[in-house]
Amino acid sequence: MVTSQDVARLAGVSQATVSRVLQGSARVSPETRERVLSAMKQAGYHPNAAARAMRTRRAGTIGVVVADITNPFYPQLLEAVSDELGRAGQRMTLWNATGPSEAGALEAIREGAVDGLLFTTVTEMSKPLEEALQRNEPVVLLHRGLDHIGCDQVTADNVAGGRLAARYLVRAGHERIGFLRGPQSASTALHRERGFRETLDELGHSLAPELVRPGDFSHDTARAAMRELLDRPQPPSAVFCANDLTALGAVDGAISLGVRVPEDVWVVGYDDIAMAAWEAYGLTTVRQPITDMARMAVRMLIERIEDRTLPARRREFPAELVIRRSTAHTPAS
Amino acid sequence: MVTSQDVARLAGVSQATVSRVLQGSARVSPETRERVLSAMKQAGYHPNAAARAMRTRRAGTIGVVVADITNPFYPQLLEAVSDELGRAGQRMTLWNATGPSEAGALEAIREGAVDGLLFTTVTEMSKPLEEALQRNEPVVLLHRGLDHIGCDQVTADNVAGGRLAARYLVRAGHERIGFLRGPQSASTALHRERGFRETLDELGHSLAPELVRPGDFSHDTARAAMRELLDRPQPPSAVFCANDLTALGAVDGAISLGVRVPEDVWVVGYDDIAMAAWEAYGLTTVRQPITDMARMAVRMLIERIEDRTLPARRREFPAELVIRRSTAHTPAS
DNA sequence: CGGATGCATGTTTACGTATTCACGGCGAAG
DNA sequence: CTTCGCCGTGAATACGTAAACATGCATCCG
Repeated sequence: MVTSQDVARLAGVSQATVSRVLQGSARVSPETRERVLSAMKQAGYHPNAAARAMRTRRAGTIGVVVADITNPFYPQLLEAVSDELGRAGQRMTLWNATGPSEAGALEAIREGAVDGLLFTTVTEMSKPLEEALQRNEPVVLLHRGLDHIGCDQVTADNVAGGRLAARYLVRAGHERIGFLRGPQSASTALHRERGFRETLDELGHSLAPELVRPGDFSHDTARAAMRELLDRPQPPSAVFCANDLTALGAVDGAISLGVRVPEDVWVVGYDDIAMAAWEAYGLTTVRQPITDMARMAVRMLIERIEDRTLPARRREFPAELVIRRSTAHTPAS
Repeated sequence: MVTSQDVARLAGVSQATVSRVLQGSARVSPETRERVLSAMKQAGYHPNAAARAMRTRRAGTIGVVVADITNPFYPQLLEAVSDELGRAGQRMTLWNATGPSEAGALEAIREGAVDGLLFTTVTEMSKPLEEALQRNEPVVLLHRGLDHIGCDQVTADNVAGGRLAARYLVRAGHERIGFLRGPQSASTALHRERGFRETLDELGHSLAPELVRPGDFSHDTARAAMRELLDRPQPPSAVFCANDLTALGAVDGAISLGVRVPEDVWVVGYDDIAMAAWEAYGLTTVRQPITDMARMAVRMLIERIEDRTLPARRREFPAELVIRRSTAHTPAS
């Protein structure tokens, strides 16, 4: 391994001078700087990350936790996060946490392997997370949030999104409205459901319990649930789904029974992932500005890493209804 | 920060003994070990990753490079990679490299920020990659490979997969066969095309140049290309696509023109991503064992990190045709 | 003309861990 | 009873970098 010491010898200067050149800032004469730079190139020098991390107490890496990377929502989020981190010169360590195993990520921040953490899928307030916040570790919650907690959070207005969906379906004249829920541990699922239910209530079209099915944000569960709903003597004429993956599963469930979307049943999703726009689904959905949210979260995290004394901030992004073929403005049955 | 020194003081032993307990192996009396362990717990000690990395010359992290994380193929790959790395107690740093920007990853391995690299999307032999191999850095190529290069590689038999598709379409009686290509820099695209062409030639059904369209493994490009093909006076009766994402785009292109799949045109993809099995597409495709390949690649990489003198190994996994609705056995037009 | 100021650079140290070397005590073997 | 060896532990060191502190030389001002 080539060290700054080697470079120093080669350039005929001290190791400190090499370090100064590396940092760019310190005052080094132009000639010396040039000599050091060419020595670095000649020797094929690359600063050792571990030594630098030990000295600066910065890993140059931030950790990101997602719940299920095969849910297309997360790759879209990750792409934006990755871009923004790249721009900031930070590396990204990823955890694909099945269940509450954020433990690995929280361990990593304690060890100093990452400088901060971006949680996209917090559910409940776990003990390790609580401890991390008490120690004032840099943590930002993205997408899903937690109430009653002093922690940076970037979310979308999921209650408003649920309201949009409800108002849209009621105004279109639907009487029998179904709902495929998300996991009750996810704030997104809860808020969307709350907004949806509240608005239905306000408009006098409360959800019939038998048209509500539990779910876990997975395609397969949603598909099965949709088939159950459609198999009922009085199936719903429209179904709102807690996220797009659920909606895609619902559409597939309908197709599997020969039920047509939107002619026989409308389907509305949530998130507006790329696939929602694809012809095979043409999914009406509530969009949240994934990319903007991701960027904001990364910036907040980096700010917090640099200054841990900042007060906890919350940013909420607006939701927007995107109408497509799955609720084409043909008369609903 | 709590250091091993602090723990040592608390337990009334030397720092060396704490380190010995940490390593588990060294000889420490049971009583001392117990005392140290409880001191660690009491003090809330977590070993510092940077110091450990500096001392052991191991980061405990491996790097993974993908080309486009929003292509659903890669999340599936990443899920398996992540699981296997978790099992090995390694963290995963991810690069979503647009274009040939594997540079960041190769820089990271030089700096010692990662112990090894898993490339899922090499294209050509870049200068930095060549240098890394010359320095004998632990690198494994997964999914895409490179010929004439002494480097661990885990691929599927893409030539055989292309053959499977060709034989299947010809036997089904198709005369006008189209092909949506992948980027010519990807070995997977080249090999699939080679197998496909060779077998068509052997069976006397060579590809008509006007039914071949370039592509880049993206949905949008494929959709546009499919629309071009279908707009021709003599459209193809079947189209083979260089990967599943391309095939989904092709199906959507067909739908957008009111062309039915499979009644009017058959579509065959490659990879067998999860979405291929969803009802809206029901895509016939050539499966490669993504999960097995990912596991194998991770194991190979870890072995190589532990012993850089191993000879370069290549593993090739078989391909398998999966028939679904997009080529239902109804007479093709 | 002398002391002070500032700049470029060298010397030294600290970061936290793993490991080598050193040491004391105790048991076994002669 | 002596000696040798082993076992448990402590002391010391090295890993590579960044930065605080030190030094020497030139310049400037009184």
